[in-house]
Order: sequence, then C-alpha cells, then structure tokens
Amino acid sequence: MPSLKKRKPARAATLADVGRAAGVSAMAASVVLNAAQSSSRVAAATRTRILAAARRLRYRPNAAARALAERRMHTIGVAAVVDVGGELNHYFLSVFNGILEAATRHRQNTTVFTLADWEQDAARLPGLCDGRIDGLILIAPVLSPAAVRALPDHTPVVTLHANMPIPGSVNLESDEEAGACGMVSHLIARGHRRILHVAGPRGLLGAERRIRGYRRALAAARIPFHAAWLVEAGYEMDEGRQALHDWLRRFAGRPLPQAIFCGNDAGAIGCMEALAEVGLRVPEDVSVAGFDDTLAARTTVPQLATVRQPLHAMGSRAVEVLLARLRPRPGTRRPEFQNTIVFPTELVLRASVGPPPASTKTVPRPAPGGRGS
Amino acid sequence: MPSLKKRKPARAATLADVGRAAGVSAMAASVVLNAAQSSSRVAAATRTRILAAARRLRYRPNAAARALAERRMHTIGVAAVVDVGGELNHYFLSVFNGILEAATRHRQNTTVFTLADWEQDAARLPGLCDGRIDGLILIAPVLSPAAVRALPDHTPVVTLHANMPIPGSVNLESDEEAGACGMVSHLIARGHRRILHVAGPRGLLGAERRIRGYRRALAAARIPFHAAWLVEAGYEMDEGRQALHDWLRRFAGRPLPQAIFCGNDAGAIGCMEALAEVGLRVPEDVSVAGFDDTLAARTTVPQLATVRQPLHAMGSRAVEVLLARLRPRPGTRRPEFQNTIVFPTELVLRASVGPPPASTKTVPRPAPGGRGS
DNA sequence: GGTTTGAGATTTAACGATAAACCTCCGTTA
DNA sequence: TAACGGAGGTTTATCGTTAAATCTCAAACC
Repeated sequence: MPSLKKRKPARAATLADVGRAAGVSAMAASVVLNAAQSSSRVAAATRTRILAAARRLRYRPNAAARALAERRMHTIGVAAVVDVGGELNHYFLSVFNGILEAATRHRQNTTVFTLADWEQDAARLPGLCDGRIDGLILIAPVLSPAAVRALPDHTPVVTLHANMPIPGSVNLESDEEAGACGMVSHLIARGHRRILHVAGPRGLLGAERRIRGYRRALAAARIPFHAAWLVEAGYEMDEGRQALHDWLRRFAGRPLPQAIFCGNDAGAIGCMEALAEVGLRVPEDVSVAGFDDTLAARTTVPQLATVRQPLHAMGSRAVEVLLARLRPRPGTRRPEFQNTIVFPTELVLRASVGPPPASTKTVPRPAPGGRGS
Repeated sequence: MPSLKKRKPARAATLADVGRAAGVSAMAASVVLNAAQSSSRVAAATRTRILAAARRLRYRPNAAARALAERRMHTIGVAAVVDVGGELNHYFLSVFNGILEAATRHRQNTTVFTLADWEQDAARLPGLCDGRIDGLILIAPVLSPAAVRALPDHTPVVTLHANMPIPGSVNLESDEEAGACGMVSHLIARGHRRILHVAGPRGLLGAERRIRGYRRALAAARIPFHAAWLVEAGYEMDEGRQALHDWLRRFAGRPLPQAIFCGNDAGAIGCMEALAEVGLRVPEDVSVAGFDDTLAARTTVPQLATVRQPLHAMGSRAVEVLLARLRPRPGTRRPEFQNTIVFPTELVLRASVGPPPASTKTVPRPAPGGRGS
C-alpha cells in the first residue's frame, strides 16, 4: 500500500532522473535548471515540463559533482587562531558576521578552520584547504613567519590585520595609529594630561601602532612622554587587570592618572575591574578608554568609550576582494590589487570617559591583606 | 631557464600524476595515500615510492571528487537565525566553539548557514543543505512550525535548545528550570525575599521554563508569587533596560526589589544599566543575576552572577551525536537515540549578588527630565 | 607437472554534473 | 534544387576519486 503523501525516495533525485521524468535528456535539464542563457536554448513547453519534474522530484543539485565539473567549490575558508581556552573571541565574531553576510549575499559557502597556534598547527592548513575551498581569509593579527611559509599553494589569500606581509595577498587593516591618536587627543581636549597607556604585547604590529598613536597625540599637545606610563600587558581581561594592579602598587602614593587608554577593550575592562577593586570610580576618579569596540564595550557599567574598527565591514570586504581575485571581471585584464586596504577608525564616546577630577589624586596604598594581586 | 626552486605547477597534482611519477597506477596511489588497510595490500617498496612521489608533487586529494565518489562530504552544516542587526551573538559563539572543536577533532568541515528568520527564510535551507553537507545542526531556540516543515529531506538533523519537537531528530537542551530554581533558591538562602523576575519573551520554551523555575523556588520557600513581579522583556540588552525602567516608573515609591533575576545575561546587563541610571548600586542596593554565562557575564563591573549552561560541551556533543547517526557503529543494529539529551546547569556566583540591604528601600521617583526612558 | 593460492597490483565502472561537439529537423535563401 | 542556418535538442568526454572485480605471476602443494 504505497503512501501517496510522502513518497520519500531512497536517494536524492539526479539530473538524469529529472530528465527522464520530463522525457528529455539530463543535459536539457541541466541547461534549464541553471537558468543561465535559458531562453534561447530550450523551448518554453519543454522548459515548463522540466521545471515541473524537478519540483515534483524535489531535485537538488549535488554540490560535489558540480564542484568537480566546474572546478570551483563555491566555498570560502576562514582560518583563525583560537584564543585562550581554545575559543574564538569577540573580535572573530564581529569579523565572521561580516564574512557570513557577504558570503551569503554572493551565494558562497563558508567553512571555518581553527588552529591552536601558527607556529606548529599552520602546517595542517594546506591539507585542510587545498581542493575544498576556492579562497582563504586569514585572520592574522598574530601570524608567524613559519605560518606564512606553510600557506597553501593553489589558494588565493586575503588577510585581516596581518602581522607581517604575505607575498601576493591583499591585507585589510584599520588605521590604528590614527584611532589611538584620536582617542588620546580627545582625552587631552577634555582636560586630561596624565594619561596612562596599557598597551598590548610588544612586537604585535597592532599594539605598536596604537602606542605610536598615543605618543603622537602626547607630542602634539607638548605633553612629555614617560616610559613608566606605558605598561605592557596581554590582550586578555585578566592580564589588563593584573598589569594595572602591578602598576598601582609600584606607584602607590604618586599622582594618579586622570585617564587610562587601553590597547583593547578586554584590557580596558580588566582595568575597570582593578580600579573598582581599589575603590576608585570610573569616570569620577579615572576615565577609561578601550580599543576595538567589541560587543563587550557595551556590556560594562559604565559603558566603555573606545575606538571602533569597522570589523563587520572589513569581514564583508574581505569576501568581496577574494571573490574579485577568483573571477576577474571580463573587462579588466588583471585587476591590479593594492595589497593593503586601510579602513578608517572612529571614536566611540561613552560614559567611561569624563572630565578629569577637580584636584589631583594620588595612587591609593594597597590595603594590607586586601584583594588586588 | 626553468626555476628549480619553486616550480609551481599550473594545476594541482592528481592521483594519476602521482601514480605515473611512481610508476604505478592511480589506484595503487589511492590505496597507499588513504592509509586505511595499507600494510597488506601494497608492497613496502612501492609504498615508499608512492609516498615520495606524492610529497614531491605536493599531492592534495580533491575534496569534491572524493565526496562525489564516497557520497559523503565530510562536512557538517550549522544553521542559526541571526539576531538584531543580522549578527550572530554570544550564545552562538559559545556553541560554535564547541562545534568547531569536535568537528576538527573528527576531521569534519563545518559550514555555517545564517537565516534572517525561520518563517520565510527557512525555505532556503534545503537548497543550501542538500548535497553539500552530511548532517545539520540546528540552533533552534526560536524555531517556527513553518521551518520544521521546510527542513531538508535527506539530511539528518540535531537541534540545540529546540523550541518545538522535530520528528526523527535529537534535541540537546539544558535543565533550565532547575537552573533558574537553583539561582532563585540561592538568592532566597542569602536572605532575599523580594525577587523580581525579568523574563524572556512569553511563548519561548526557554523563557517559560525559567519562569517555572523561579516560581518553584518561591513556592518551596513559601514566598507568595505576585504577577506584578514577573516582567516580560526581550532578550536584548536594551529591552531588559527598558523593561526595568518601565517597571520602576510604575512602582515608584513602593518597596524596591532586593534582587533581580533575569532570563538571560544580556537582559541582566540592561537591568544593571537601568539601575545605575537611577542611582542604585549593584549589589549594595539590589543584587542582579543572569542566565546563560555568556562571555558578557564576565565583562561587567561588578561581574554578573549567572546560571551556566555548558554551551561549549553541548556544541561538541551535537557534532558527536550527528556523526553517530551518520555512520552507525558496525556492532549495534540501529542505535536507538533518545530524542532529548538534557545537560545540567550550574550556578556561577559572582559579585553582582550580595546580601540584601539592611533596611527596606523604596523605588526612587524618576527625576523630572532625567534619563531613563 | 598441473592446480591452488594469494600478495600485489591493474582495470573497469560508477558518482552527478558541465562543456563542447554534434545531430535533426524545418524554413529560408541563392 | 541544393546549400544554409538556426532553434532545439542529444551524445560524448571529462572532472578526480573510490569500490569492486579482475588480472598476473611466482611460490607452494599434491
């Protein structure tokens, strides 16, 4: 007693099945269903029959077969190094959202490769990539030379925030120096003069650029730079917290900074925590500013002033640049790509930055036995 | 003058190329390079020659061809509905990290499909899935009946936090009622009696379960339930903020809650903001607790007490359950899957919850012309 | 010395789609 | 009347891999 309602076929229908059902060859079905130059090649009546058959059989093209024949996977790879705890982070999420948006718009699939670190794990990358993606987006703020050498041969690459140049690839970055300079200049304009910079790890291109921006803003305002007011920390929240605690302990009794500019949002949040732990209020006692404008900047109380990088837009753009390399427009011979595209940053002013306190405060002495280490 | 250093071949090497270079057939190369039952089938000397040739030619298997022949893509799809602004959120990030970890471990690729909404966009899903993934993980807290009907035919499905049952699929969820009950019981144990619940949208299974947990904890402590102390809000930060502002305005002058339990972390952060805006401190005046333990819970100051769902583990498990359905173990006939797997939740106590204030406070009257709407 | 045996390969046939060359009419045109 | 041309298809070859069947030849056995 065959059920008429849901006759679930054991195997998915192929083009040949559709053709047979419509009384034509598989090839005719292929032409119709890809709808490219349909009108001229196939009679309207046949066309209708084929479409009806395809619908009836619930035909879906087999991606693997198509990829094999076309020699294109219609898939973009995204490679990133995972953070502490093996997790991708806020920064990745923002970029990835942009990538997905553009990829979906251009009918490309997206597959994600995670690596534990560039040094060793990068060797796996060619094996993961070759033959299954058309192009690769490399999220590369902490790229290593070994990784660059190990990159896959036959796959075009676009990088985001690359830490070092990759021959033949396009890099997308934001104007971090200008962003940092802008934020510090804003602090100065609001009356701050004693501005501490809690920077990211020395050696990382992004951290260095933000330091340059900080120094440029100081110089422009003729505020002397003190090496002691430039603190190196990691990019994790706890590292920012710890770095500020250490600094405060070292400089107990000396003048308190009026503002703290951090190399990233997570670090800034760590600083806010450290300040709260020693009884200092933000922004009444100290203003705090971050960098990146990740989601986290809006989840603090008070909300964190920060420098926005257009991460979503950068992700989308990465997809578009990659696709343009994949299928060069018929018009242009070989589109000469600029190998760096710089995005502007933008000041995001929120409640964590206020005017400096009326009187100069001093760094509180740590309470014996208290928290804070 | 042929460069010997980097002779970049126009096309990637195929198995036939490797075979030719090693003086054997493509098939022999296939057997060796897949290393399955290698030892018995191929002579050691031949084996070595083939491996050498493969390395020399930088042979990489073509994923499309392999998928076509094997009828397996080695790829798992992840479908999620994007949030406001078309962005995937913290919850997704945590789950996705778990999925990626397990997928990488099992040498599966992962591709992400985003949908604007289940109602209409879900119809695209079969077209996206069929023929390019082996199985689908559906992140489905806001699934709709239309979406369930539109699901792809030939693709096994595992859901996370499904809002409604899907025939033939396995659902992974956490014990939200117990988690909510546990948190509210903890608040009661610390001395709170006036506990406001800012819940998620009515009708969402998760929100309802958390409400049930809240009521169960109250009942167990013989604290009467007041409908006015159950506020419905969205799951966005601003919706939580707005909902609390509205409530505070409505109940100005009446007794202030000692604690607020929110249906999710973002809402809790919104509430913390609203409290700060009317001059109330957390936790001195009001304790606040959230639900989910997303990354955001650790970026607030003070850090947010919350109910942890093991999102990472759930993501990993989803992959494993899916893979088990794909290739049933030779031993068992047809592994009878339980169609719901429940994960335990866990209380995460952080600084946003403290003891209730010594004296009963009242809801402050809104300052005329102040912020707060 | 003829038949087994089996390790060590090779050959053949899919897998499902695309690209390009190739028919087959029928209505025009020279 | 023969050649042409184009609309509407079909056939054939190919993409790179795997599964299954087949071949080959030397050693072992009766």
